[in-house]
Amino acid sequence: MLTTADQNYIKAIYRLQLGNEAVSTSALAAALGVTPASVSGMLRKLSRSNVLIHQRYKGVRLTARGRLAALQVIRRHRLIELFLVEILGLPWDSVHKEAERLEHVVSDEILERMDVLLGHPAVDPHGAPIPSHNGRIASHAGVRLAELDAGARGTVSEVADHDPDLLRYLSDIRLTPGAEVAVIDRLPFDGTVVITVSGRQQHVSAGVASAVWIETT
Amino acid sequence: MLTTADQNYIKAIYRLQLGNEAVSTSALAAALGVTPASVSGMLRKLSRSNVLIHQRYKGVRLTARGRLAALQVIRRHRLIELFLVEILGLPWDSVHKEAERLEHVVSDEILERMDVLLGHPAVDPHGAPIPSHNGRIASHAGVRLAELDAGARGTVSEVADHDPDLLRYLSDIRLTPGAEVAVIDRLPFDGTVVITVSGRQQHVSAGVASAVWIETT
DNA sequence: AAGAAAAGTTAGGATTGCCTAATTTAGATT
DNA sequence: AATCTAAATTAGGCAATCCTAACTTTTCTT
Repeated sequence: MLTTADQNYIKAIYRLQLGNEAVSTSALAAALGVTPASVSGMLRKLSRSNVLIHQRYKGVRLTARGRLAALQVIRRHRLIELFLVEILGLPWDSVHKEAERLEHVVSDEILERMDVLLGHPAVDPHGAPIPSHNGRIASHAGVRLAELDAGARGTVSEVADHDPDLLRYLSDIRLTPGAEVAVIDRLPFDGTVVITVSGRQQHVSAGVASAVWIETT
Repeated sequence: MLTTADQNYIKAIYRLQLGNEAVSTSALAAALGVTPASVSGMLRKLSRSNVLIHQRYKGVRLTARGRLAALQVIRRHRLIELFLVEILGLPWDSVHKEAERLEHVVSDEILERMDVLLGHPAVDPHGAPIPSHNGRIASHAGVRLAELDAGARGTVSEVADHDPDLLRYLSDIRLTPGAEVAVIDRLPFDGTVVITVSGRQQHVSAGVASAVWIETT
């Protein structure tokens, strides 16, 4: 069985691996908040359970089994987040941290009930797609707001979920999944994007704009 | 902070201590499914955090702090059980085990939402009282069905929660919290109790009858 | 291509919570 | 009071997961 630590390593590798390049020890260490030495040790252990392949000094890659395990943890995480927002009414900026703990402890039976109660939802509160039971996941077709030029318009499809302050700010300015956005201008020197969202004009810093994905229309 | 193991030890001591006598190392070991040697070690550690007082060779007692901690864990456990039954629709015989894991991981915020959503309930699905936030708990006035004589009548107030098979059986025969029961007879040789519950006459073994508490009317 | 810098690994330790085996203490028996 | 037994404790280990410090390999610079 995979421990909580195992699941967190696999999930982090999955996220860093998008595109199938090998993930470096230091990138993984940074993502998990541990030292590279700890990562080296865990990778040796995890490669024994066939969820990943580690080539010394060359990085890690998940196996098919590891990828499935990662997607199952992500499914749990996202269903739990949505459940906490929709059923328990928790604020969307706090559910990421909660789900981070619960995802390792909720049984399949509970997860299944949540899925049914929520009507087999496709996305979590931040717009991220929820993988299916067997590891299928919709590839989202969005572009970062930071990369759009003046004149572009579209719908917010997803926002970065980790930073509560950022999420509260995004709610404040109505820049949440589903919102219609039009790009008025992009300031060349610092990347600030000027947009219209729900009838109001806003200036959005480059940092914020790169945490918001838009599906252009 | 108290770890999961800490919480389980404190909860077990609380349960074994009802009446305030000291709890023996071996009783605790049996309740927790570990060896007495492990208990000795943990007690030394726990006494350092002022939740209990351990007198070597004489047993343990919770301090006021320990008692509060125990009641808070029990509150979590029972609220979670009820939530799983009422909101997620899990069968009442499976929620004990689930709550046993979740009680250590659910945040105070989530617990508070569950409490509100359930309307500040007084008892869990097995009829056990839910302690308040600050450790107050209703003392239940029930008597074991096994101790009642012919002619007694009353309402099921609580049933033992740990054995799923027993719980399924109790549902089958409608002997669940709230049910009206009349004792027809008690067989002297093996303690079998003959009762009427929801219009039907049933024979209930002594073992089962001592897992059911009745509030006589 | 040599040497320096960066990245990665190994070695050795700490902590938590469990185990078995050996020893000590408390309490009962004679 | 001496002895026996049952209960409890200590000693010494193990597995997981983290750490720091030392060492090795790779990569970059010149």
